[in-house]
Amino acid sequence: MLSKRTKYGLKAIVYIARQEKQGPVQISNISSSENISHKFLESILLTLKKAGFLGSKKGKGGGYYLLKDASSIIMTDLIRILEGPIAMLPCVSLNFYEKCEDCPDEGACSIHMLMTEVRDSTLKVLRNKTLEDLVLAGQ
Amino acid sequence: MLSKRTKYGLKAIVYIARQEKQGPVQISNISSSENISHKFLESILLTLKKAGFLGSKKGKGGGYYLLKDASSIIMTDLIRILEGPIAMLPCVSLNFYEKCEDCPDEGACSIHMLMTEVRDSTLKVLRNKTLEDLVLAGQ
DNA sequence: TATATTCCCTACTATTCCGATAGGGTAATA
DNA sequence: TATTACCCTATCGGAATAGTAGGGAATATA
Repeated sequence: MLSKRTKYGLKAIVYIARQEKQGPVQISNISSSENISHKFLESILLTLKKAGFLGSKKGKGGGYYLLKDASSIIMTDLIRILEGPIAMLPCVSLNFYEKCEDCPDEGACSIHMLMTEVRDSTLKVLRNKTLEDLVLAGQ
Repeated sequence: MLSKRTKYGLKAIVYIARQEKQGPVQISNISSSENISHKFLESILLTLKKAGFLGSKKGKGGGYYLLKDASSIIMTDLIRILEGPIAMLPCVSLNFYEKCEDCPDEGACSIHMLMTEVRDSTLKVLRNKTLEDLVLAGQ
């Protein structure tokens, strides 16, 4: 299950991508339009900023905007920043790998094999989706 | 991410499926072979019993055994009992659906669409895997 | 320059869930 | 009847979630 943090983050960046032609998008606009707690959203957008997806402008007329083109922002990258691992088990994660303490031989573990398959099918979907796809989808 | 409960449950039932030709399989055997806390495993196996996957026999020589053929136990069913929803968001779950509080129109939500695709690709993998497949895979 | 706006940062908290433990009860078998 | 092994309830520490609080700093406009 994705955390609300991730869900909110995705909704927010889609919102920004849709609105940013009219200049930087303010937290308050996103939070009221998407029904997200203002303060909570603040910390999420900060994460996306530090990760290099968003830029920001302070002061009146400020707000957030995309640093890259929406078509070059891949969903796997967003989810990994917001949520962490995509895999269902740490031992099959590509970017957040952790060895199972209980499992002596990963190569012989049938659960490991199954979850590797699941991971690959998930990645197949998420790698082929960009922010632009989401922007266009919801219209 | 799957909980340890789910991972342990899957490992345990695979173990039982492999060993049960020699009669019921005891918790202690599973817990020592698979490095799972004995008491924790107890409660997991109870769940699988109540769900109708396992039967049990008390007393000396007792233990757990499969109630159905391994080839008729589908991974989606096991995971839904052990973990709950397979989907990444409650609003795209088939068996554990919950409406998003923040989302006015599910049909127009691009996150919803994306996660539906992910769910479907995951189900495609898990629906085609039986316990028997796992038993054979790890040999 | 004053002021309102808006993002930036740190710290704290309430709640829930997870993984595990404790301790006894009950049924079956030898 | 003693032992084995499952059955059931209760509890608990720690981590993670989902926020909340409160002020600080930069910027734009008047």
